[in-house]
Amino acid sequence: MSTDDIEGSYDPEAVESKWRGHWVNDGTYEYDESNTDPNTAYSIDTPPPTVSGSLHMGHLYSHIAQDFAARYHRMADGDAFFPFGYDDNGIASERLTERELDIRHQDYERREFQELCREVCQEYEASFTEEIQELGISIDWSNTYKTIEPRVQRLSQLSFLDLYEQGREYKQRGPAIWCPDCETAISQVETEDAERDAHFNDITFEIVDGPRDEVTIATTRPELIPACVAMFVHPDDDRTDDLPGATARVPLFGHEVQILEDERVDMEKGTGVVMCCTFGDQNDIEWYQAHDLDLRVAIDESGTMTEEAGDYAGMSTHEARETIVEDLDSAGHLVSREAIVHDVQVHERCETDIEYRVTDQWYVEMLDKTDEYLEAGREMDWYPEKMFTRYKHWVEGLEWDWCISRQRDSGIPIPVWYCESCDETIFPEKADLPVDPLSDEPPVVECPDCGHDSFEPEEDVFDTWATSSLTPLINAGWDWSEEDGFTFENPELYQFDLRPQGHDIISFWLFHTVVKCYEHTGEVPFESVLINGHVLDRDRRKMSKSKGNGIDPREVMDEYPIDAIRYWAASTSVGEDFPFNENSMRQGEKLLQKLWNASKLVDSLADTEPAEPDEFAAMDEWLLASLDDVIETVTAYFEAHEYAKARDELRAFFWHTFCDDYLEIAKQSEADSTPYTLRVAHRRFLKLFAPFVPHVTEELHTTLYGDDSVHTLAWPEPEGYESNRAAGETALEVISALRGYKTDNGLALNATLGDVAVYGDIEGFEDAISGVMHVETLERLDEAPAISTEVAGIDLDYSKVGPEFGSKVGAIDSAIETGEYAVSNGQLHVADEVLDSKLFEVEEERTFAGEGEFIETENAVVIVR
RNA sequence: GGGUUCGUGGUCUAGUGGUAUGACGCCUCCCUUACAAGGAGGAGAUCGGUGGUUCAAUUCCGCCCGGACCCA
Repeated sequence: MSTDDIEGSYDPEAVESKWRGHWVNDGTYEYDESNTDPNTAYSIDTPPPTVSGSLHMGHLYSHIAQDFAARYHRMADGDAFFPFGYDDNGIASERLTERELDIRHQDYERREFQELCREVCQEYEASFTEEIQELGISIDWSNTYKTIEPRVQRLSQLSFLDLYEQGREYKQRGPAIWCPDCETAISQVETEDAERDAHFNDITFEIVDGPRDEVTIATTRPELIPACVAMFVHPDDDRTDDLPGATARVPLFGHEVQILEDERVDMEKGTGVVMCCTFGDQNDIEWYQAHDLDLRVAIDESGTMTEEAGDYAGMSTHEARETIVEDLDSAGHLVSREAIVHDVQVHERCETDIEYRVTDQWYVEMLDKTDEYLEAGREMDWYPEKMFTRYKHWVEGLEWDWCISRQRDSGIPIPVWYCESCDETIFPEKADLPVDPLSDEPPVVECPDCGHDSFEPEEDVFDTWATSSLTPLINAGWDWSEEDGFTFENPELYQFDLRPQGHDIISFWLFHTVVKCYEHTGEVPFESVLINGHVLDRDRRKMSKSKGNGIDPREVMDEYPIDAIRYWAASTSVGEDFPFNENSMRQGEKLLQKLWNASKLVDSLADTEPAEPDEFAAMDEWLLASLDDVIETVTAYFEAHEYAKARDELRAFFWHTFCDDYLEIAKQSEADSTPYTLRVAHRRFLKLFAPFVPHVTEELHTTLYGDDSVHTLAWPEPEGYESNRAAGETALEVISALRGYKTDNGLALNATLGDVAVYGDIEGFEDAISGVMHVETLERLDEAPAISTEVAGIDLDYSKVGPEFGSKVGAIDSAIETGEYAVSNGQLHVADEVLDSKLFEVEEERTFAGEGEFIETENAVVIVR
């Protein structure tokens, strides 16, 4: 056992950089793979960060929050499984690669581009890893994965086959949301709103053989006119009741379209006549399906006008929009043009306006089982509980099945081939996974359906979420074999005890994970969900690139000790957004110094391993008993993920009770039990603080108490110390009163007081009081000292008076206010009412006529002579 | 536009049907041999606004204002 001294002041930079390396190299946080007991293995399914850039404040905060849970449970439960992954197979990392290398994926062969993605991601992953390690996150670095690695590819493809075999997947040709820049289908959750400058164009269509010569429509997207396949009016609209059945001619393009009725037309807006194009918006899709309309595709996969657009073919949608408007104007079809600002749907990764295209895509069926998925969500414990509402609303509002195919390069291949003759879908053998249909041969030489012998490989890859929704299966080692079917390598981990998740992505990441794992295992993957809020800027504003109010974690990490940043990260109540707050970090910094200095004092006052005394001095036992209470409270807070409360409770007791009160007493104590108490309390404090400030506690613990990491020791439990707590509290009140006396009288706190008398229950604590306050003689009074008391006021117990006297309380109050009351025989006579003694307390003002200064505390009277 | 949620001293925050917690900052005093990045005191809040329920509302309900998130 080491008994090195600690000296000087705390140097966080040196200590933190020392330990961050140690923990990684020594495998301090490695999960014990031989563990098979789910009760002693706290398992956390960490959502792998998307590799799309550098560490931001959200990463910093959410990882620290997870780490509080991991560190506490590692100590309390015995072991923690705390893995780490990188989500690097999706559009986000492809866009990162394009941005970083200033290239376009279209210009490369698929394999070539994939290589570039791997290289770029690797650099980002390396620096990300370093920063996460720098934050002291207690990840098991021997348990890491990338969502693009072969093992995960196999697992994703297994998941695909399993869901297909269960009848939960289908391929369908239909309108899908499309990003013309990324040139892929995307799912609804990948879109967001963005403001755009645009124009409302009022355009006239000629009526062929109809009740009038022309009709006018308003559109923001004139480039879709070549894709117009019908026009609609509302059946209840008097302005347009002559139009249904008529035929209109599309200006510039000349093709004729029917005018139809549909209740989805908004009568409130515009002219009451709208055009339906394939496709301008979701309404167009519904009309296309409901009225069995033609398909006219005027925009291709890259956002370029097609042959359907005639003279405008080859133009971008933007060019076509301007040119068509000019031509409509010269042809006399443009009635008016008004500039507006409106919201459009864009792809969240590249902010490109989305289109709708009819394509073949793979879907996971979900709409038929929303009730079950809602129930699955209900089975998890939500921290905070209210966040379940978000999940609920999302599930209840689902409108689309989940499109999981993407027309991209760098994802995991969808493992199917199609018969060139009959289009039969050919699946690989599970044992052969992972496969890449583009380079691997199908498992059959001829089509089982038609006997044809050539096959077309599927070129599409999976949506990122199709893989990142499998992290519990990745972490627990899910796999398939001929003999055993689907199994887990570490079944004790599943269900996972905890899933941390940001509140903004409950609806897709968490939801998709629950759905997938539930379908594969029949079990909800998580016992509890910990939702973290967002880090806001100093003024409680959301950080955003456009506002330029982002905070660079690098700068914060360079300026403050990591432990101080972690202290700040513990300021939030679970699920709430919270602001970046440097005050809180400074407070954290002070706590580190305080821990260091207090440890220095403890070390100088006590041997490292003092013998347990037979008898305790009252104050020593009181301290340990109070610490028992604090342990109980703090543990409950940790269990409930109430980190701010745990931190504040612990800090207040350590700082004020232990340092300000107890240590001062201990300095003067001659009792044998004091060194023992100091050491027991000190070791326990280090453990209790360890989840919050792991570096300083590790440094202190290893320096003073030996080589074992404090982070793998058992969490403290109450030892059951007995103490007259009330007497201890009263003793501290007396000490506080004497301190005040010295302050008021300009005396140094270590000045000697000659003669002090105390009336109050301080039995056993006399030595502590006279020791710390340097009192020469301390006298305990059996009776209240000679004082006169006067009634100064009445303190009503409203919780009792209210229900009993109801509306008379006002009169009672004002009578007391003006002094119109009397107390006799313990009863209060006021406003013609008589109040029983239980309903009020008499505030007394005492005067002391004797010699010396008279001080009253809540439970004692102190006289200094 | 709809839903969820938050709004407490200058700043951040706890909390509750009975008059509000702590921290930072501010003011006064003290270099007491762990710590002046410390200690002892003090000032500072009509609990976003407005109606209602109640003997009593910061707390419950309605509306409004402001922020955030989700969904249109």
